[in-house]
Amino acid sequence: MAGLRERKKEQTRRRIAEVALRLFAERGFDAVTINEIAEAAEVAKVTLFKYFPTKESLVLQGVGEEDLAGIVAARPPGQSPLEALRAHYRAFATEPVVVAAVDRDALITQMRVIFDSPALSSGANDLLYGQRQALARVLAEEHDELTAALMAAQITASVLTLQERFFRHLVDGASLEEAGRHLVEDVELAFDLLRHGINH
Amino acid sequence: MAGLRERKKEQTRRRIAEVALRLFAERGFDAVTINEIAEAAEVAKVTLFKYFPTKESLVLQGVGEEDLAGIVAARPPGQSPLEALRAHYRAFATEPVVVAAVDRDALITQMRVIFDSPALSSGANDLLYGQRQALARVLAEEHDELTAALMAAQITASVLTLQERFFRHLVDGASLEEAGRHLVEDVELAFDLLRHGINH
DNA sequence: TACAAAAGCAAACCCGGTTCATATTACGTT
DNA sequence: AACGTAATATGAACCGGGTTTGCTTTTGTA
Repeated sequence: MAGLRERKKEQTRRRIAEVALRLFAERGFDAVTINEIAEAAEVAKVTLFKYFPTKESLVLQGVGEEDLAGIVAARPPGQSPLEALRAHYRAFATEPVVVAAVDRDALITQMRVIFDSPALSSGANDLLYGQRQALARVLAEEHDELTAALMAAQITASVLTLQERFFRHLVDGASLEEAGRHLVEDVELAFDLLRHGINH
Repeated sequence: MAGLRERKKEQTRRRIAEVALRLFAERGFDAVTINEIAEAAEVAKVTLFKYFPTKESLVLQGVGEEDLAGIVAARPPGQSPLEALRAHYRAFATEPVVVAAVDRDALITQMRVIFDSPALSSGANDLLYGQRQALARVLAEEHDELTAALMAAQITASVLTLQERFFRHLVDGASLEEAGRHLVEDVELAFDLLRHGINH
């Protein structure tokens, strides 16, 4: 049951995030102060920090939450880790369910804000760091440690590159459909490169 | 000619860095305050920040200064980018000239401090970000943009993994020679993987 | 109705980093 | 050797992100 308490909390949380995103989009991440956001969202500063641990998290929440290690761990028997990941991104590219459900403008605004701020880009980068280690741990079950670490590093780096290109298309004005079509091709290229190596 | 002015500057700079590294090693990066460092190094806070732009830079200076893009751009004709980079790291691993010149204990302490602090690890990570883009730009001369970006991402991620393992060996107590021997093998494995891909 | 838990809040505080106006120091010139 | 200038050093005040503390309000429950 969704009690009044929980509804209100969710509501407050969303209000803060929306206000923050709007202000960031208007004036840039660095030029907006936490106090301004709190004031505009009509909460105390300390309350804001109870919902969002850092200024960055106001924008980065929900970004890079994919569980690469989980995808590999849950793959059907007989499928290689790389095939499992390729299948996952293929599916994501051709049928971006999650994306379509969210407000498109908000998503694009979010991407633009992230791209425009080095602090946020770097923060988004960090989020993949944990994924990489988790993925390396899963891959270490069937490879030696160094190979697993290298594979994980290459895979996460490639995924990050794909994300960046997808978002860049959006930021540069492409529609969600156009960006999705690009992504479909890009995924295949990326995984082919991972699979067959750099010298063809 | 090295005037008194320049000598004093260099001296102050080194004193600050040494004091900072010692305090960080003793009590951890986060637990040491900029004011403490300034006080212990007998300079004003504002002076410290004239030498080092951020707290992180007190430890990260000199880390990740390799110029991947430059190595590729300067390679002899007929050599592939990957071969050029492999040759560079092979040479570095078998004959760590730079490393041998520096105080070993200080280097190892530095690595330990970096590894023990998420903020510093993430900062070291960021330093490779610029390298990656520069490398992608160079590679884009002979590949399409996506391929160049993916190659650069995979290469820098692999290099970072190699660095991490090298440093981890040192931090775990291996001698410089032992760590170097490991590195020699690791370099070959890493570049073979890059060259031939993940599925053999 | 009473009450404990959850949520919110204002104010003071800590720390990294910057600004500013003032002092000190090294260097080239006469 | 004395002097003027530019580089460097400094203390103090300030800013913004984030935390701590102690208190009030709100909400679910008995």
